[in-house]
Amino acid sequence: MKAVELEKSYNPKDFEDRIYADWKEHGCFQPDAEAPGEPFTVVMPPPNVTGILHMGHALNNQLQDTLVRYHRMCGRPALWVPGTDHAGIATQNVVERQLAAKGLRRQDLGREKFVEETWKVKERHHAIISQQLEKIGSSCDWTRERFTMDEGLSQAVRESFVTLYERGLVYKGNYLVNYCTHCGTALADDEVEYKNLPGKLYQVQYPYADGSGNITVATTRPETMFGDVAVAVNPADERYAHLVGTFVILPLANKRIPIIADSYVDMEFGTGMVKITPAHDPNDWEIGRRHDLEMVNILNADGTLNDAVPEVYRNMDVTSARKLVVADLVSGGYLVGQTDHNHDVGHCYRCSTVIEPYLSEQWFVSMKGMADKALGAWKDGKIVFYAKRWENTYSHWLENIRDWCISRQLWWGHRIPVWYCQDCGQMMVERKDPTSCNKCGSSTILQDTDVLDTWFSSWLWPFSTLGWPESTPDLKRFFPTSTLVTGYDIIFFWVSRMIMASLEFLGEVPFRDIYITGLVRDKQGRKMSKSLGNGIDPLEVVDLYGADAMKFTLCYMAAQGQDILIDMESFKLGSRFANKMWNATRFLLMNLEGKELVPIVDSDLNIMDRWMYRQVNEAASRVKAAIEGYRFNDGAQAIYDVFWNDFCDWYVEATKHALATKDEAERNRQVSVMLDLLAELMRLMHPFVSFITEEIYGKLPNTTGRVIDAPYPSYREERNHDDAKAIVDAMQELVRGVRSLRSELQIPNERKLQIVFRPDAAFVATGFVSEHVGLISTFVGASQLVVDAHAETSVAKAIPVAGHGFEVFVFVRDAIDVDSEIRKIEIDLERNAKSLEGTLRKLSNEQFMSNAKQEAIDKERGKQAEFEEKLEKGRKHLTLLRSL
RNA sequence: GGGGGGUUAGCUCAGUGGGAGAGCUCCUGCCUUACAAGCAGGCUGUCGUGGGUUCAAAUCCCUCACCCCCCA
Repeated sequence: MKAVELEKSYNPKDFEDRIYADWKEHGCFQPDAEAPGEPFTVVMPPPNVTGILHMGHALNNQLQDTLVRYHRMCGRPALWVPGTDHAGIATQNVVERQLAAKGLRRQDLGREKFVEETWKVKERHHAIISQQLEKIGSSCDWTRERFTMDEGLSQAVRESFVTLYERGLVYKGNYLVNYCTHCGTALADDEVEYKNLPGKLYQVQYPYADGSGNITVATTRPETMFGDVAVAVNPADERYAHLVGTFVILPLANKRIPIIADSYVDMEFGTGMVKITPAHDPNDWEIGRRHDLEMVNILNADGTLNDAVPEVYRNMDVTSARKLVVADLVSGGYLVGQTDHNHDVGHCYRCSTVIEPYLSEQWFVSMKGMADKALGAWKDGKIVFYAKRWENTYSHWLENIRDWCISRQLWWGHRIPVWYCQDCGQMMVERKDPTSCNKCGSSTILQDTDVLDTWFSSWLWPFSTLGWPESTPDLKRFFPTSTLVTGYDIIFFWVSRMIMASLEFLGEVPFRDIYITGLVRDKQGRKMSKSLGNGIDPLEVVDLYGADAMKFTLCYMAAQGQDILIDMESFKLGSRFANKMWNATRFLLMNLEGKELVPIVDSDLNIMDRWMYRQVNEAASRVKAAIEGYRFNDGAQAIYDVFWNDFCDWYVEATKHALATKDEAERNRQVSVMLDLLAELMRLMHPFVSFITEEIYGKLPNTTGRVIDAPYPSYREERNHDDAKAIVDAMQELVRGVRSLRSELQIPNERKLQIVFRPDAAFVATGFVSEHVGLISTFVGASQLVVDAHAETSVAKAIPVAGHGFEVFVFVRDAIDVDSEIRKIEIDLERNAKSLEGTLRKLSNEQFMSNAKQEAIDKERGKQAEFEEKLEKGRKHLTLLRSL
């Protein structure tokens, strides 16, 4: 063979893009649907098409990538469906901002033109997000990519809406909803974020209608008083019982409203009297319904006050109106007090504008029945959350479900498939656009102007992306999907609803395993956000360290159920690891010159080979357990350990020695084994560090094809060479003992040591050490290594090192301070004596002996022998040193 | 008000019943030609507090403290 020259330093930019393009071009991400075996399917949580990939996406997609690559290599047809959603509000906001820069409003363009414009923006942004996913190495099947507003998915949305309507689960009604005046649309309950903010509690006097005095009500929102239709007291409140049924006058508006009794009122809060504004407060709305009160809406859709308020306040926004109302109440003598008061204020989750409860005609989905089924599926064990505790979040939300407001007053999205006849008023809910009224035949029909909530299309994602409502081959083959990987912030929005939709429309759960990722935070534990400027751009990480560095680091840090705290520096971990892989490979490949690849014969393997195979074997079983149990950090740790600590630190070092042999056949054998191990390690590590493993795999002379579709290493009983492990463990203890002594005594590496090694009769590695004197000498830096079971070494010249089953004598008399050596041994003796004492205490404890597992007892006995041996050797060495 | 999570080495975090771990940092010595993005060796812990269960607790149960999140 020829030596293969690798670049001197690891530079991921040299190959990452090239490799991704190669995978994509050769269809490596496309599953063979015809292949046997249970498919492994993942649908990517669709990022907002106008969004930018952030660290959370990078984490989420990396974990999916690890899963998919692992299962693909295990031989299952693995499908990962990518895609984006149209993000109704967010995208519309983006386009409106662009228009605003030109001094335009969307109304200036008109609906059709505006939507056209939005599609253009979508196309531009879409390229960005796909490119980012490619940069981080996501092995998703781009040929199956979907968008929530493409034709097929729009059909799915239409089908689901009409079906639910037919089942009586979609209805229209005039209700109090959460309304964002900035976005100009209604929102669902869970799209409102509550923030506790400082405010004022105003005490306002309302005069009795008969002029006999005043009552005092407390309110945080005085400007809504124009919508007041009553004042309520608790029926049990004796202070006010006599007032129920009388009337007061609304100041500034000069309107007569009744005093009513309702048990909702908290007698302890404020004065125990509450103004009732049914059209602007959810609790008041309930009271209004109970008492059949009028609903007075005082707002326009843009958040300004409407004609229901006195003229001076009209067209003012809420904040200005509040100021003026307070001023007017003061000057009118109605305001008798104001105190600081913190309260929870709802904000729009998209734009942070204060939410107004707003009475309007909207479409809703009736949720109770679907929620019960979704709860049932969980109780029956058909879905499992990782980590388990998220099941509480899931069940709690479903148990307290409220109907879902799905209409949005936007232009960008799926238009509600409902038409109204302008002549007879007939309402039609249709799968296909009608051209005339199905009742009176009039062709003057108008479609509902609202669009549907984006989540109303996302909740179909696991099956709409596979072709539903058509019964496509993909749907039959790949649904239900295997695993969903997502963040806990959308368990309500998305996860629960997908389960409900799937049960409703297909009668089965959309996925069995739900892995909830942690949130990516900065080192101070703060959420990464644009406003804090503490975010880390995944592309910047890729640029600085390479995609593999990011991929590995994220896996390494992804402990189940834990948030991830990182900064830019964190990615050095992965970067160093990738660099280590690169350089180890570089070394091995530069040694190929003049060697031949020969078949590997198991019986020819030496102890180090057998040990290394065993370690890789063990790692394979660790990784399997880790990935299948969604413990990504364990998997990353396993490959890190085996590659760095075993392969590089010991096996490759031993190989250096082995390759120096003059025996050509042995050299060829050694190189072949080494390459075999390296190739297997690349396969093992591929799901965590995909690019570099592919690059290296392609350069190995003993491999064909790509690592991405190579078989994944699995645990093999016949490679469980525990005998080799015992020997190498013992050898390592011996080597570490000498190295430690050298280091403590500050003996420079150049100075080669004279060493006598004295094994006990039962020492497991005696043969190995005897046969590999050269190798061990290299490990410890010895000029002479004598193995002598009966050595009577004069310590006048040597320092003894005690190990488990052996002693080593290092001839460095001149380099030591006898007193300090004595002290060290004394400290050691003390520690061992203490350990022995603890062990003996256990072994002499009857209850321990009768209750403990046999395993635990055996272990204690082993410890006893070990401590006694060390004590004995230590004492002997102490005596020798003291005799000097 | 309800629920969940966290508290382990200087930092970030693994570890769920039997001798306290990793990465980074720090200290010491090394450019031993694959890698100084490295090698070798080392220091560091009342496993938040107080109790309980157990032969045995970082691990299970309870109390308290502090921090974080979700829901109402």
